[in-house]
Amino acid sequence: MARTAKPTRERIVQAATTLFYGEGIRAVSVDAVAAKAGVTKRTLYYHFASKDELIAAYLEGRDQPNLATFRRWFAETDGSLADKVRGIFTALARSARKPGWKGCGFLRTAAELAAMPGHPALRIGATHKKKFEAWLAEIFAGDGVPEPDRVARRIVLLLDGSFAVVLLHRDPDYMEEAGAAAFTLVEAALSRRDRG
Amino acid sequence: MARTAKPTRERIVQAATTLFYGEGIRAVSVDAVAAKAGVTKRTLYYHFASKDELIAAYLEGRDQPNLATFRRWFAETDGSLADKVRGIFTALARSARKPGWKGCGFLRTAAELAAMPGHPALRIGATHKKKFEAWLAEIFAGDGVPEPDRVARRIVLLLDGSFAVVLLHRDPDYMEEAGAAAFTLVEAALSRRDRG
DNA sequence: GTCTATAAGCCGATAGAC
DNA sequence: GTCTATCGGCTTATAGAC
Repeated sequence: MARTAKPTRERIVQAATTLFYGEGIRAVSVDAVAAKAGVTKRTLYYHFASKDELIAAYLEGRDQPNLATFRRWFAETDGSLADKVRGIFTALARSARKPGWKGCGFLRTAAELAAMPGHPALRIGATHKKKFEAWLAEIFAGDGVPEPDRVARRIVLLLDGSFAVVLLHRDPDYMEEAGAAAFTLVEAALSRRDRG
Repeated sequence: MARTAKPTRERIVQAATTLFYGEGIRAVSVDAVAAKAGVTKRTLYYHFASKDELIAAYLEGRDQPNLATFRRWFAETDGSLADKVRGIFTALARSARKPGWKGCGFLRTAAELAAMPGHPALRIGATHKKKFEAWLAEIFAGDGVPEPDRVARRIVLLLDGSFAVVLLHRDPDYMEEAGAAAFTLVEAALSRRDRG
């Protein structure tokens, strides 16, 4: 078993991810993370200087997997560019209907740490969202969409809006509506491209 | 002085509002609320059975004032219907540039209490947002906008999206972009009305 | 690098006096 | 209805052993 066991640090981050996302950052103690990871607090504090560093590591660990999921949802949807963008929202709505869903970890962390603007975890979250926005803008630019940055930014607003609203109402239909709005937005931009 | 002093309960809610919005719900202790209100904890627990009830009272107290602010921003903007809707976003961006701004208290509470779906404060928050959506839909219906409910819902997604995104990036320009998207959305709906 | 043990203080909530 | 005083438990973080 020890042969396949993950490094201690990784196990701690994994435990933090489950607990912080599931219960909230301030609701989860360092004790609880250490217990779930199967290590003592002394070991946890050997790998992380503070709880704040642990929070940052939690979000850092979600950066690439989350981006990969969005890219996959886009790639796996057939049809036009507008269809593929809407596909992201449809897949997100499907995931939001699953029991454990509790919104976007990056946005929820920003909400919890709103009083700590310089917190390392917030910088990681902001960078993550910027990467997503830039990825969308690149796709739009590659397809000759006019004002690709503005279109990408509007998609982001609809996406993060649906995260926030669905977390409050627990009604993923809002994501379908956001997807429909995103579809219209991309279609309109493409028709501007083709007209002139 | 005692002549003009507010009732104790009101002073407690006011202190809770300042602290919960400013620091976050879990970051603020009942002790801190009692101290800011100038009462003892025993008195606070005479008026509220638990911290959860106090959180609910905080959001309940923001319901009408917040709705009134949005209505005022809409009413005070000159121009077409689309202009007036965009005016809401412009005013929100202006408020987001002020130092104490920390996003939407309802959405931040939903993010903090995501693991407690039945919490009374979340029901109050959901009702508040539904009222705002219904208010918009009524205006659109009154102006003969086609599918007023869907248009209202898309405006809500853009508005709450801008709350979430601006809290993370601390860049109110996202609100201006959301306002521009909302403007386009309303204009397009009106042109559908006038064509057919 | 991981363990046991504990510091020093804050948490929500309550008891009893008046 | 408001006060003083305090409960038992939980908080982040650290000390010293190996």
